Amino acid sequence: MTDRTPKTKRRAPRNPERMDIHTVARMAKVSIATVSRTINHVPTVNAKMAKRVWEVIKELDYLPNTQARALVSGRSRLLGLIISEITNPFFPELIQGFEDVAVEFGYEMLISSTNYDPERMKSCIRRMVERKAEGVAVMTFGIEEPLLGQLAERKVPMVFVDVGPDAPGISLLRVDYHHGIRQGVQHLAALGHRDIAFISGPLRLHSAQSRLAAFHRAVRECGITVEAERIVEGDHTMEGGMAAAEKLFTGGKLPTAVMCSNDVTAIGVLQKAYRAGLRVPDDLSVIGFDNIHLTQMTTPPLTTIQMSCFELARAAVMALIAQVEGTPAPQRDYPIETKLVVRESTGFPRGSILDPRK
Amino acid sequence: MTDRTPKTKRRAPRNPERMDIHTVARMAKVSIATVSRTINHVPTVNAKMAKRVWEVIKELDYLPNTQARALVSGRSRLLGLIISEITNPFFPELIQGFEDVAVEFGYEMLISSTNYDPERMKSCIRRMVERKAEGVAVMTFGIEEPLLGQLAERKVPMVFVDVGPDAPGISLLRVDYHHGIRQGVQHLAALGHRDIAFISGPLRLHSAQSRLAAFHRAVRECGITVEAERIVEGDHTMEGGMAAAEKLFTGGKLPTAVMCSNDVTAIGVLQKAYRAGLRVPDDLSVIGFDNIHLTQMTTPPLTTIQMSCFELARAAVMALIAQVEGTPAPQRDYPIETKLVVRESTGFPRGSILDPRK
DNA sequence: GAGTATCCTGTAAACGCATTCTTTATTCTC
DNA sequence: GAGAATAAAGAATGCGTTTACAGGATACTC
Repeated sequence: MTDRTPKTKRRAPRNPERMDIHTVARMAKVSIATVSRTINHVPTVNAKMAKRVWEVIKELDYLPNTQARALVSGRSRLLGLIISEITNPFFPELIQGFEDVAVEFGYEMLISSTNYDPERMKSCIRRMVERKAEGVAVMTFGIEEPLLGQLAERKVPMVFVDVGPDAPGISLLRVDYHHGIRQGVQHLAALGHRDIAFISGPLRLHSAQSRLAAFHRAVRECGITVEAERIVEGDHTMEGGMAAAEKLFTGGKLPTAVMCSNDVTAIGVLQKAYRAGLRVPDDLSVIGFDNIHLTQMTTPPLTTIQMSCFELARAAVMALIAQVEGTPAPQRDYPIETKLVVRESTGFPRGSILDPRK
Repeated sequence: MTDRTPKTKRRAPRNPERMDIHTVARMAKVSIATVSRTINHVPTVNAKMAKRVWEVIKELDYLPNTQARALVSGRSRLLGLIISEITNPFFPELIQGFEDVAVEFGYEMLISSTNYDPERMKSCIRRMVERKAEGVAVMTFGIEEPLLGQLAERKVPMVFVDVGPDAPGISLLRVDYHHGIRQGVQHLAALGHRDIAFISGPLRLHSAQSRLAAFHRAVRECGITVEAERIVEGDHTMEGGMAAAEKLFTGGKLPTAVMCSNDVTAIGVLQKAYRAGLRVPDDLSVIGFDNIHLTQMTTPPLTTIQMSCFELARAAVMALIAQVEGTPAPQRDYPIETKLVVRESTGFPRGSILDPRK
């Protein structure tokens, strides 16, 4: 029998260069278990040892390996955020809020935009699942239920805006569109407007429908009738706002006021009005929706309906964390308020008897 | 001796519910190694087996655990992106480009904003290191060298804009500010402007200094002298633009044109001009920098100097990938071009003999 | 047909950490 | 001071992968 190396030969055991929990343990003259316990603030570790361990950690500038932690603990501390389009200024503000709150609670944010493309949506979801996001906020303002199967199957908690599947682990941010939109319509009505147009978002999006419905209800409450051709479908982009305004401006009589399903659309309307030589608000009043930061800087500054991004983001994170950690008790619905912010894009309708300039 | 359970008692071996590589292996009647090789497209695996494995993977909707992969392979496939302020519209466009290119190359994006706060910057960096980002793009347009020590120590490749430490693994995106800015100044000079103001960015940012220097050089080349009080420091925000415009508008003679260090500043100037009753471009010409999407929608649409976000993002990702994968060979510098885009915010100076309306 | 080279597949060892179980040290009780 | 109770540290295991290595088939050579 020849002298052979054993079959279960070990490889070189461990790279001594590497800085990991073993290094810390060795330098602090404790076991890795103690280091782990120290880092995780397990109370049973002796104060003196903990101090020694922390000193070594600081000296080495040691940071635990997140992946290893996640692997063993089953917790990734990652929260997904899926949005439709990052270049729409509404979303950056939302992201900012989301990141702030997530970090505040010790979570990281994994963000992905779909650009309204179902393929991209699928890829977003796959990546969320792969990275083991513990919860996902789907802030696309639309319904992509069939695509979300992977997340649902794996029982990943989710938050939606307005509507979503009725299943455990799913929360909804319920935006009270009506309150703000009614305030807007009342504001216009009080100024004397009776011919008000509405540029909706893409009607396949549920939230766009909700906003339109809120508008219809609000005008009815104010005793105003709106002709069908005064409702134009936009797509929540500036270009869409311009196209919709184009439709409104050509042919027949101009409306005296336009409400828009979001601020970006309103910016498009402002642009189109500028090009058409219409003065805002003298010839046309414009109201937006969202109250993005930019609305303070348009010409003229935009009257709009505020839906607090920060509140929305905070509610989304809180809902997810509630589902993940179980405390505070998760709720199905999280209400979000809206309210009117009056700036300078609304005024008396042209030729109004109320107009003091008349 | 009592009959005791053995000391090295095993726990319940493995949760049978879980869907992992073992499940796939079992169902495909192969070993986990074969499954792993199949997934990673190792060519030595038999075609028939591979087919069987893929079928099981599809049937189970199995996705490998990224964390485990990262742990063992040492590759996180994560690219960090640090920006200063996500609510500045320049950055979302950058992010979009970054994500697109990163995903195209099979990487994920980890994004974080500093809000110009060194504390937040520190936390950003810590998180990048913890998550083992393989490369980090620092697109804050400033220098935070001391803060980046953790990344440098761990030899994480980095990309900066304009300037950065001269070390291996560090690449620079060299923006040719001068070309675009000279075009802008020449454009103004051709229109007859001789009194041109400049609103810079915060001068602690190197890129802001570069833009200012490019402006100085350009006006000199055009034989225009610029008084010191025509140079105002802004902060790359809309509010900063307004404040700077305020300074320019009060006291003495108005400049006939203003160049801004970025578009957002220019939007603030537009706003201030609107409030001051100045018409753009009749009373004042305004030029921005960046060519963000929004500039098409301002009143009037903004003449600006384009620095392609997408190009910037692409170059950043490519630089990082080159450093990580070694191919194509990493370079120190990646040039970025700028060029003038003429819209409607520039015109003849008030009372110019060139003005045909005169 | 024995010996050898060539393929593939399977086994088992890391990866870095959390956690459970075990062991050791310490304090307390009577 | 012996024994029990308590506290705290260490050893061992597993998390889900990748991958070096071993080893069984199969094909090829002379």
